[in-house]
Amino acid sequence: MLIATWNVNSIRARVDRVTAWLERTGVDVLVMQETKCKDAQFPTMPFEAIGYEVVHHGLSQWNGVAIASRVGIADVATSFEGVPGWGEPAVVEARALGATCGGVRVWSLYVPNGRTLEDPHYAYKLEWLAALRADAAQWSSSEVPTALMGDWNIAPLDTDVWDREFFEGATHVSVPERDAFTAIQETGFAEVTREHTPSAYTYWDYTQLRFPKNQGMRIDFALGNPALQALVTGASIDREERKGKGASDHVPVIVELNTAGLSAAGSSE
DNA sequence: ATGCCGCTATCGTAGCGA
Repeated sequence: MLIATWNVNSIRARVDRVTAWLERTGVDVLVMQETKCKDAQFPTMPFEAIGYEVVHHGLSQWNGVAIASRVGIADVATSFEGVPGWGEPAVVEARALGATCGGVRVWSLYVPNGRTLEDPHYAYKLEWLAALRADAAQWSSSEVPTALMGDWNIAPLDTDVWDREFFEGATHVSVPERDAFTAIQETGFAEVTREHTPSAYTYWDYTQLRFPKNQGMRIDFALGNPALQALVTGASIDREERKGKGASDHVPVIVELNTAGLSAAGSSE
């Protein structure tokens, strides 16, 4: 079974490209971020036409998360326990969507950007990650293979950005953000893509010829609990999807699972 | 080659992204 994560940067602008990619790659479960639409605006039909069910959680033109699956979708959750809201009054944004697909629990996560180290959005980002850590600690020991996938907006290593000096004093590389990412892994969730793709970016800014110059960042990851880790046979980053007209600024990150021995333990029945 | 910002809402311009 193939599961993947992709920040699509507007599903309405990208739906043809995304569905063509699903057909071409045969990915079974795709979790998406930044759909940038409300539920009623999500283009469900193109997915259904190629055999995928879709669940979407979107409240406005910002954020928005979705899951497309051709192996079933059950037990959908539109947030995790303790997640903080944003704004005054605080409102929980559409940044998390969980579902069980083919016996695997998947989460589509869009971690807050943070904007700048001084911005209230940065504190929000750290609170959001701390809340996720508390939930991850509960999920880690589950026998259900569980994957936390998405746009983490954190570059864990200096080599995950094209120029560490360029990012000095910026978000994504700060110690508190990296510590928050590490803290989630300390619950037992391990990042499962890096060992298969040791040096690769998942994002390139649209400006400044960043892609042709390969000046990117690695900020999209898949974390798995021990039950999921036992199934991983490979991973890849589809750099080709950054090419051409109409590309998102992020590319898909794919995880290959051996689910042949997976029983009904992960199903909702 | 991979090519000089793109998406949203809205209709000139602003917010957001990283």
